[in-house]
Amino acid sequence: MQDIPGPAVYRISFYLRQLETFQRAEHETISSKQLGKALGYTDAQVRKDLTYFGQFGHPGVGYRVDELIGRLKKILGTDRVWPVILVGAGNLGRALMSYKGFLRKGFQLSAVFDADAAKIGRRFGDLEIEPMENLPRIVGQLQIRMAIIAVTPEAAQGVLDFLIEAGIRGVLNFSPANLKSPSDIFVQSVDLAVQLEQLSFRMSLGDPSDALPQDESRSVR
Amino acid sequence: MQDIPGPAVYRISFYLRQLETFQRAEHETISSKQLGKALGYTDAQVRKDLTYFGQFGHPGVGYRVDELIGRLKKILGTDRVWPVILVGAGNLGRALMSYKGFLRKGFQLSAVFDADAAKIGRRFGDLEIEPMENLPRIVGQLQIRMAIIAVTPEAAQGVLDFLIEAGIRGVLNFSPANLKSPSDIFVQSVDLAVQLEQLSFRMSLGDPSDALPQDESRSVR
DNA sequence: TGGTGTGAATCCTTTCACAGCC
DNA sequence: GGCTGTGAAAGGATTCACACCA
Repeated sequence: MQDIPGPAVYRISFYLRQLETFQRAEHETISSKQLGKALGYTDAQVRKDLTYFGQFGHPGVGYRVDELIGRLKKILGTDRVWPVILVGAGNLGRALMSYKGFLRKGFQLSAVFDADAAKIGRRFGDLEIEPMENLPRIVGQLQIRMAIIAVTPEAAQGVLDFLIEAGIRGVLNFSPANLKSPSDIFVQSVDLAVQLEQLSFRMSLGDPSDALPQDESRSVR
Repeated sequence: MQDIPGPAVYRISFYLRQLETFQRAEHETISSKQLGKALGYTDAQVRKDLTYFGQFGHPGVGYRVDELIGRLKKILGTDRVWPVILVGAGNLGRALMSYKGFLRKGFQLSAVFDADAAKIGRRFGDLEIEPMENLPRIVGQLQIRMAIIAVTPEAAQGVLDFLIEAGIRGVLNFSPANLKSPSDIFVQSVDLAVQLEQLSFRMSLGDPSDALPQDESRSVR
């Protein structure tokens, strides 16, 4: 078990999400064809992806929804709760703090840090913003391994280094910077501008004139 | 010109970002090797990616930074400003509203909508939240083609359909839902939970016991 | 009949290696 | 010598097609 395509791991998350939808609709079993169709994949893709991790299906029947959900959570490591810290309590950080979907998915926001003295002690929900100095102690005491970075791109690399030093091993990074880290540290980055650029690229292919108000009348009422 | 690998288009965004960094550092030219190294790609990868779109380099010299930035922006369609609307003024939506990086990257937030009557008229920066009824008119008048969705997963599909009906052709979706749309509509999705799951997966591979506070003493001071 | 699991075939992406240019 | 652009080779991922099972 060690050459699973990256895209396959990524799709596992989507299978899980879709299975939970089927579960709420009280489906007992589901075929690779149904699951694939709901997500826009082929049935072969679904089966192949799943068999990278084991044999979960029942020939002639399909996959039992509850069972497969349990297996996928175990694979993704979300069958338990991961404590997570957030660094950076700016706009985005504060939005993340109040994001409710966290816990349901197996992640628990355990502490929030910011370098700005003016923000320290401010309270959001049941957490209050801590100064960076407290970070190593808290990470150590709560044995936290996962962090979310939502700071300026200039500060991001320094924060990452500091986090690693404190014992963090996986990071979800929201700042638009190319972060460097040792290979045993996992960094997953989300860059809003990159996402918008991808959209813009695809939209420009079809009709480059769509970008700015041109003529082309359409339902102005 | 029409079979460019998806991953290559994605990397173009990163080349652009890195080039802008080199530009700020006043580099005149840059080789595929330098650019690749800064981002963790091979030099061959960089050259191949770029040649999908044309010939931008100068043998023996490299790429002229200013020139290449201009070309890549044109390719991505961000050499002009795209007006964008936001639907959903919850926590995440409000964070996006105040995100300053937008305009610099070629995107301008032009209007914000929410279905919740209590939020209508509330003001953030220079925009105020509009009711959904106004959406088709505003999209039509300003000829807007791009939207960001930050609503609940339950509402997302309905909002998407409504947006398409109003003339939107590209959507950046932040709600955790598998949205269906015609093939000429571009939907780019970002799901926070999926990102965290990918991290959790990779971290679980190495050492499954890292998830919850176990023994393993580390720098608790 | 309806379904999984899987080797083989296909398709797509990345890397190699080198001709040609400054 | 240093660098790009690119066909050819290698490496990965997806799809096909079928054996096998309920």
